[in-house]
Amino acid sequence: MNQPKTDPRIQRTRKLIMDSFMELSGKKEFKDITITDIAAEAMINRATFYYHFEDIYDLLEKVLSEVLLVNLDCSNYQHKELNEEVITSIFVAITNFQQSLSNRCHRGYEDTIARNIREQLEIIFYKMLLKPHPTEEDEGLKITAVILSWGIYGASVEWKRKSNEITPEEFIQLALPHLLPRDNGV
Amino acid sequence: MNQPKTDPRIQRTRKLIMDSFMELSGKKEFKDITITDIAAEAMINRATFYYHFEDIYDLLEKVLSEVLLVNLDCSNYQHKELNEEVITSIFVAITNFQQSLSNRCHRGYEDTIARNIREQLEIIFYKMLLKPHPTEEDEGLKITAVILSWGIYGASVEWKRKSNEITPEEFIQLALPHLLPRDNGV
DNA sequence: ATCAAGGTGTTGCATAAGCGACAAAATCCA
DNA sequence: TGGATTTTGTCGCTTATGCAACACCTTGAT
Repeated sequence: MNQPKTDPRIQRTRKLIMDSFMELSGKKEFKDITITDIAAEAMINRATFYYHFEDIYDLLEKVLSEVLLVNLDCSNYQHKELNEEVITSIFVAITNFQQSLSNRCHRGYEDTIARNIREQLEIIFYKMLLKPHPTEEDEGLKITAVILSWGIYGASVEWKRKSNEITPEEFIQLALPHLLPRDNGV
Repeated sequence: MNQPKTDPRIQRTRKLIMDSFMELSGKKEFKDITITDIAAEAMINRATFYYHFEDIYDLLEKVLSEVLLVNLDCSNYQHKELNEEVITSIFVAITNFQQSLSNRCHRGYEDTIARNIREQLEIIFYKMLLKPHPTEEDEGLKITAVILSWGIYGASVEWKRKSNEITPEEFIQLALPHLLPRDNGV
């Protein structure tokens, strides 16, 4: 219910760091962004960065997951289980996300982003697969999440090449009947 | 030369507070702006406000002087003494300042702003009058500063009524020959 | 008149943020 | 290759900020 209320200074500083990172991402490639840069842009001390993040990859991961989660509009998947409607909305979210990011970022960045998006998808799918099976810690569910995450992410890459011919919704729904042939029950 | 380098947290927080105040000024009248409002908007604790400012009038004063100083482009008056060119640039600066502020602020605000602008002008004029007379703490110079500040401020009020007929530069320069009839020396 | 609600300043204590310094690693460049 | 420069993590100590609580004051409704 009420988690212990994170200190407002923490919220503010984390936001400053994340915003600065996204701002810098528009000017430099990822490999050229240093923690010193970020601290200067965010007007915080470099040591403070390490108070909030392990390193720059940790920051990247958290920025991606946070922005992605916002795009996914939590209510859509937190309360439901995995079905056609949810997959469609997730697919639309990540294609939107990638497009908004590719406007904002330089080249050399995409691979890192791609890996992180897929990892986030894997986490999300696993949680949703777990919904109807709350008790069992099935290895099979983990593997399924891996496959789905790779599959959906790959689909988004493929869709980009045809983005002027077809909408994300149409695109993913061409495949859904083949992916989820069974009833929505178990 | 190098003053003791104010803590970056102080700079950041003061900026947050001042920006929030200007932001709120665009939405509410001055009398309706509370310190609680400002703290919320600035995402700082209310107690922190009192760490930086006496009260809301202290804040107003410092916002005005700071913005006004920026408009005056310090180099213009810090190194020179009072002459026609300087008075003209000051006059232009405060008319610009007032116009940009009247766009931003609601009614009921102007009197407070006016009083503060005049007080700032008085300080500035006194400093400049002191330049050629660095030693003497003349009461006469203080009174002169009072008169000039009221005069220049009143001129800016008067100019507003004719702002579509004449530029600030032209307006003030109509009066300058009568104000400063003597040579620019003592 | 009375009460409730909200804003104001202030305080003591807990904690995040700044600073300087440091060694280690990475990067640059001659 | 080597040496210089920059970046990275990390550390103790200081300082600014958050928080809860308080008394006091205004405002407005009953």
